[in-house]
Amino acid sequence: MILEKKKAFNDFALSKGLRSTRQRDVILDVFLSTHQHISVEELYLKIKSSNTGIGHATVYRTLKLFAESGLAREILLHDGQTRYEHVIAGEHHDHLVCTKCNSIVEFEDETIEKLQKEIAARHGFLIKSHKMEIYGYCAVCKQL
Amino acid sequence: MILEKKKAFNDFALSKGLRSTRQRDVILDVFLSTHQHISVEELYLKIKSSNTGIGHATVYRTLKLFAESGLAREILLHDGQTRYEHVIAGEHHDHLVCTKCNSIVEFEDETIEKLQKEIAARHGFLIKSHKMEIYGYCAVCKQL
DNA sequence: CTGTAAACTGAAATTGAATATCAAGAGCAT
DNA sequence: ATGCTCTTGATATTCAATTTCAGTTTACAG
Repeated sequence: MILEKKKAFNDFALSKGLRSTRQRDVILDVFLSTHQHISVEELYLKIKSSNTGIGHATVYRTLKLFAESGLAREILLHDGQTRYEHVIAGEHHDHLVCTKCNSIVEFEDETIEKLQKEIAARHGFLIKSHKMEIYGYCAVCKQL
Repeated sequence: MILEKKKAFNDFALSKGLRSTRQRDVILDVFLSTHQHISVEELYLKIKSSNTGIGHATVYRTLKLFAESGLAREILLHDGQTRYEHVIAGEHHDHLVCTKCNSIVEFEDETIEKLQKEIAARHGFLIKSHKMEIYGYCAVCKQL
């Protein structure tokens, strides 16, 4: 699974004439080892802590590449930090975002997906992707 | 309709102990006169062009107030500019966004709303708002 | 193996949106 | 009007993200 993703990114790199570098390997490894929704800063700190001496700009640049390659997806919350999540082929999940603690719970709902298709069909619309985010307070924060 | 919105904002202001000022009136007028998804900068320029001498900071502050009052909603696209859209009372619409011509069709679906509530309940989550965007090609563009 | 052209990196500078500061000004109750 | 508090706006500041650019590394042809 991780190997597949590495291969997928290598293929992308090849097709774009990009070169294979130590930095990209490290960043890809760290990204793949993380869980959902990591911010660039978090990833940068994770990498920094392993003393690989990779710069800020490179992390930003490389994550943009991951997004472009289809490996990752940019997500924008309302805290001014861009986050990246893993794109899992053939799977789509949506988000419950807590606006107090910024935690994110993922969910998937077949029926909603089906309704989306119906709505799109009704408008002659061809779906490429979609995004659904529910904002509010998570189970913990709503009690505070 | 516009008058109702003004009244709604005044009520909100009153309940929060906010004062009625020339600047807020102007910004509200301009905001209400715009169509969907205006960025703060665009709104600021619109206001500036009418020589009312309202500052940058005030526009930002006031739009945040509008959002807080329920009059407007913050939306984040991927261009680093925060935009605001109109919130229409008792209506929630989602978006079909055409990635070719950038047209936006709005829709509403009761069943999806209901499913969202169920999912939230299942996670002990308290919904404050939500956002759903379906990306793809509109009826016109998909034929090109 | 080289040599070389092009891509890559990273420290530092820069950009740009958004917010904070704070003195001057304005709304509002009495 | 008086006084209290909210509001404003020029400016400074913050902070994520991008650009710059000189030095480095990669890929590849010869």
